[in-house]
Amino acid sequence: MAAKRGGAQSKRSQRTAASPRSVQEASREPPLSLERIVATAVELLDAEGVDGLKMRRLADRLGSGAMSLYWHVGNKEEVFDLALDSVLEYRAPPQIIESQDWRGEVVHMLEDWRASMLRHPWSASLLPRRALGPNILGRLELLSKTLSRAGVADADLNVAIWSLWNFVIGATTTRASFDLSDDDRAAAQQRLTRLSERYPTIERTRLLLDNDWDGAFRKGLDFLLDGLAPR
Amino acid sequence: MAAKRGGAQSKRSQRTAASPRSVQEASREPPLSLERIVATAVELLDAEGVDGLKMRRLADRLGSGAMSLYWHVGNKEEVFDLALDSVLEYRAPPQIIESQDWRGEVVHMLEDWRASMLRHPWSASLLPRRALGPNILGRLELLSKTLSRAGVADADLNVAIWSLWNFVIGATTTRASFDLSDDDRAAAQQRLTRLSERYPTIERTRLLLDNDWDGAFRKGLDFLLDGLAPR
DNA sequence: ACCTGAACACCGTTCAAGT
DNA sequence: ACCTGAACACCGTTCAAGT
Repeated sequence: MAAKRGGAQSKRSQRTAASPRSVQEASREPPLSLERIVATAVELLDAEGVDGLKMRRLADRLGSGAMSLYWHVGNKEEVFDLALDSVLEYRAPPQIIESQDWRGEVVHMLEDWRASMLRHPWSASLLPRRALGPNILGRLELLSKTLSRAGVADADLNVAIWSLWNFVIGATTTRASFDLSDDDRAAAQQRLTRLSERYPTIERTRLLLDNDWDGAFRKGLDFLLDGLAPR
Repeated sequence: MAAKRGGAQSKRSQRTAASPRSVQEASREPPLSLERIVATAVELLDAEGVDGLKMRRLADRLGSGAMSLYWHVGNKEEVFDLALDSVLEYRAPPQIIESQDWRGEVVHMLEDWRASMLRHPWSASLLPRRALGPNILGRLELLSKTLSRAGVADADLNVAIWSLWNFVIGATTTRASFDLSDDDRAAAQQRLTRLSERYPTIERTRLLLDNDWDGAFRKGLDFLLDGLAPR
């Protein structure tokens, strides 16, 4: 807002709440760019969730006017698309590439995929409504190549890929949606025990209290891989 | 709007569809109720998608003032929660209940689950952000009971349940998000073939063109079940 | 080429009332 | 108990301009 007059601005004019960036910082922002917009959108999403991403708020963080964004970006949907894909970049560990252990590679790729999404919980809730960006396609390509090299016939490849993809997406989605606030969790827990007569089995196995998400993911993935390619 | 004056109204009063509802039609609505609100919300979601559900629009369809909804419902989020769970009701075929074929039962339950969600494509995109309603819990309970009766040890039960759940949620999410408009599909297809050098494997297996979603689901589920409980 | 404020259309929800 | 319109706060985006 103030901006405009370039000179030496004093202080306190920004103050973005949860993550304050002081005026001094804001007054000397680098110029707007798509990269900066996307990176800041990810920050904002991390901090405030899907509903927290507002164009005006994003512009604030960037130290620009709200409308400036629209020169770089078509609309808000595009910001979502770009933010989602940017979070799914895959940096393959070089040494693994030539490994013979295809199963280990696959497990590593999928655990990394899941971890990337859990680092940004909003990504799971965004995925269902978004198009495939280059990073997602890149992951699918790498997964396909690995399975193909491992000897899976082309005819079975698509089923295998989709099964693994489904598993990862489902696991991430579920994990993220169970990551409730403490209040929500307490409420849900209470409601469930209150209804334990209606759901005796899942109550007995403590399905909803089982916190070993990582272990469940790993074990389930092993089962799936056993089915896909029995060793 | 008009409403109020009670007299003897003639006929034709529903007509939901794509639809304008004329004043006359609207004037003889039954009174508001939570059931009617939820059912109409589902209709609206089916017709217009997640973004099409606006409180004012919903009220229009119900022939009531926009603010009347707030007596029955806390806020819009609650409408989403209720609509989602209402679509996931499970009517178990009674004859199957005593069957010995647990694997057949599980497959049936999961295919029904998937089918229910695909009938309302918005449900997949809503799921990640919603709490578990009674119908979802009911499905989880039934699934647990079936697997438990089939001999799966309690210690393995949670992994099995989550794996199957993940698979269904992932498959549904993916399927729904690939169900693009023709324009979108054409654009995506074009972009992919243009980039075929970067994604040779998934291009070769036609991963993104494979339209046999039902078959892939069934086969993938079989693989997963093979892994979970080898026959 | 890049950025801007004013203004518009729209939407969820509060409020003070009505019956 | 149930429903209502007016009004408010907020948000995405168009537009006509600025540099």
